[in-house]
Amino acid sequence: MTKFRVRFAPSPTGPLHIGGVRTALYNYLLARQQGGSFILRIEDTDQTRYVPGAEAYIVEALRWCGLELDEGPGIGGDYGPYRQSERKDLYQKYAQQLLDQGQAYYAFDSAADLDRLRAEYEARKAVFRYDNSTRMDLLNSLTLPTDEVKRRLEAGEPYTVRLKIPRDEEVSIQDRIRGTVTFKSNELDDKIILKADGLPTYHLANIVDDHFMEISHVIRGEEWLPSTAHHIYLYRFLNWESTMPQFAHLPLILKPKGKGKLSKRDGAKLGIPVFPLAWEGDRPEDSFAGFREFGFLPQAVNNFLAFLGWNPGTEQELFSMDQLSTDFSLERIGKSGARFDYPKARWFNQQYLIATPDVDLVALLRAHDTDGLTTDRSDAFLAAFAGLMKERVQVLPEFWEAGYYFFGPVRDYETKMIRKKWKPERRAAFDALRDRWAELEDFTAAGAEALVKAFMEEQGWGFGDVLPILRLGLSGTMKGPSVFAIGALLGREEVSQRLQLAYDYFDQYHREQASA
RNA sequence: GACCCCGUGGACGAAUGGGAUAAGUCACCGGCCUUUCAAGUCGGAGGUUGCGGGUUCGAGGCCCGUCGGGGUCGCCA
Repeated sequence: MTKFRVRFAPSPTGPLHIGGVRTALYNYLLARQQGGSFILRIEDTDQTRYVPGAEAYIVEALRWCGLELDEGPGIGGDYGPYRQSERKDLYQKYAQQLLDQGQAYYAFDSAADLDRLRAEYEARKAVFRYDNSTRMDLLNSLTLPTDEVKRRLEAGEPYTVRLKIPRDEEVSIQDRIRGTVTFKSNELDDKIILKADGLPTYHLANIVDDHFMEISHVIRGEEWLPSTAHHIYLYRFLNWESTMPQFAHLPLILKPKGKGKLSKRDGAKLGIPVFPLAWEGDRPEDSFAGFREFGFLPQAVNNFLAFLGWNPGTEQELFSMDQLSTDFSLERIGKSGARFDYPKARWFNQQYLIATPDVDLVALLRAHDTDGLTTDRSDAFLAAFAGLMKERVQVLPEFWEAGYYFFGPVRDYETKMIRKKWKPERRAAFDALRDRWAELEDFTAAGAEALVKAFMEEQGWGFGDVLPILRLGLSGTMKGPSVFAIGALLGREEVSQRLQLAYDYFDQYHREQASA
């Protein structure tokens, strides 16, 4: 049995789209499950679209997601080099073999010639295709006399090499997700396999690399399904068909709302992340925040992504990477497009925040602290804060939005609650309670609770008379953790000062209301 | 336009070689808990499986047609 080897083969043309991350994840999961290898191969054969920094971004994104590579650029392995730009000679050799075998031919048509043809066809509402029905009318080694071809080649005229697709055949792809998919060869165009710059196109490079890297399974996006027929021909002509990898074409990820596949524009438009990490483009509109910056945990992103096109067939939804790698299977990947459901992603993240120990949340909080709130706070304080707030937020930045009052004064009070609950004649009693709380020997949540209960009993008041006042006084809002816990974390001095300030404000507010 | 893929409640999706009242999750609504909010828990509303034929004792799973969505048709991947 051949070893299970899969590759993730992105093109370094910009930040990795979240769909690419999912493809990488699926490859990684299967590699781990099968005890195989997960390989990164950089497909940088298009020099015009090369973006500096993109490769580093890809590596960093995979690292953040915890998708550990077994082989790749900068990592090594026995099948390198892992950048296609460093394998140029290999491709030329096999293009030449196909030429020699008569299964490929030289084409001298310029890009401008072809553009013109396409425009002409389009004007007639037709689509031009360089294929077995048109190639005999074009400028190539099939139509030109042999010595003319030779002359052009020797004169160094630019040329491309095209795959000569046979006529009147049928090619079938055995797809692990879609079953048998059949194409008629007459519907296939003569794809360019070697460009005028001497570099291969995806099709050739991909087949040669997958062959020599002994890739056993090609798991990629559905957009590759139509060209897989060409790839079959390439394997066949190169006499590699018997060791050809198995194919699995993944369903696309669809927009959160409306029609079409998820695009990077959706990110900006809807204010949601569509990249794993932030990317700095040349222009502001080319720069994006990623899932990391939006405050997602990588485990949550993986779990969410795993379910975009796959499900275990059980009711379980929360999966660690270990569980995923044992339960994941090609058979359970769906065929229809998966909608990008952002609220669901947030839900996953909340589940992971709750499951993360408070002490482990501390570093994350510090990393997401853009206002310097945590600088002079101890780890213990932040851990306690995290514990109090984590089940009330879904993404990291919401810790600050919902719990800012742990780090500074209350910014505003819910006035309708003041109106409802504050009775100026009780000021003296509340002042007394404040003093007793500040002097409390057992300054804990439990201690405060005991104290307040005793106070209520003395006054003959209920919880509703006291708790809302204290809550409002300490946090300004009716939402949040237990008042006693808030007080315990804030500390004696802060509790005393805040309540003093709040009571004054409540009194003032009451007077304004009365005179208005 | 041609070819290919897909089509189950608002969203994700289970029912994986046709066989019993079409799971579950997210979102929504309500109860409980907390005299807060969330979390948790219990319950509710919401699909007859795009539509029309056909095969079958029986179809969401098969066949045909149709509509809708998507992908591809580059010297991009």
